[in-house]
Amino acid sequence: ASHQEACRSPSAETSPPAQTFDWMKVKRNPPKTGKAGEYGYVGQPNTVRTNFTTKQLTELEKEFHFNKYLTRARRVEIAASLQLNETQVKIWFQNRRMKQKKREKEGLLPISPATPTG
Amino acid sequence: VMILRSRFLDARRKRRNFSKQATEVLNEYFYSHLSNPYPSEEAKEELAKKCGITVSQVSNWFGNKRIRYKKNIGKFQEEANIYAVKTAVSAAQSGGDSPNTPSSAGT
DNA sequence: TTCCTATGATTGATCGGCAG
DNA sequence: TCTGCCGATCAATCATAGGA
Repeated sequence: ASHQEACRSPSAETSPPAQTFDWMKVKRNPPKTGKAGEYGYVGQPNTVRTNFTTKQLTELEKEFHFNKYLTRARRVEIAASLQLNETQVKIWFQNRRMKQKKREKEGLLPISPATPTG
Repeated sequence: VMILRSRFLDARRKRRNFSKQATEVLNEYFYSHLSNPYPSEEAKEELAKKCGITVSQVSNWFGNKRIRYKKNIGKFQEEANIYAVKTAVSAAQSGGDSPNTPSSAGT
């Protein structure tokens, strides 16, 4: 504990940092990935992001290759099949599409792996 | 099998730190826009070119920087002061470009 | 080599805006 | 009004790089 950084800067005008702007206060609401439904809704959802299993990811990717967009019906099937919420499946496809887009965009340039010492 | 961390061997397994100069450029932008360190797509492209990295890498850098900065502001005070002085000197000498005007970057 | 911190990349999920 | 998608971002974590 304790992290009181003393403001050892006598010159007030030359110390712009240390300020707290709005973006520093931004707080995301905790994921509502609660697996409610089992045998009773648990008021405390997983405050942590779900760790998809290899099996789930494999199935999702397989489906993704089949079609980038899911219909409501298909979504329900997959969710049930993989034991995920419809929202999770929906979001996964959402992110997958964005990922695909990004990869294609970058794939156009022969980018170097890195730039050692400039 | 227990910890399937393998994750199909992601790209992150092989990573190189950015050059000292690239980090310098990124930090200069970050601290000179500390009130709103969210470069526009255009600004990202420019930074990417200057740093010799991709736009995605620029985005990653800012994403990581923002999160890590706000999670421990104290740890970055020294760094913040260093760059604050830099921009201050730069502004004093040039007196032209204002380091605090990310807006109006549109076409 | 080992331990610890710094840092780039990945990704499930959230936020705001737009369209149907 | 409500739902899905996009684009950007958050936040936690992974795996490596670098230093003592």
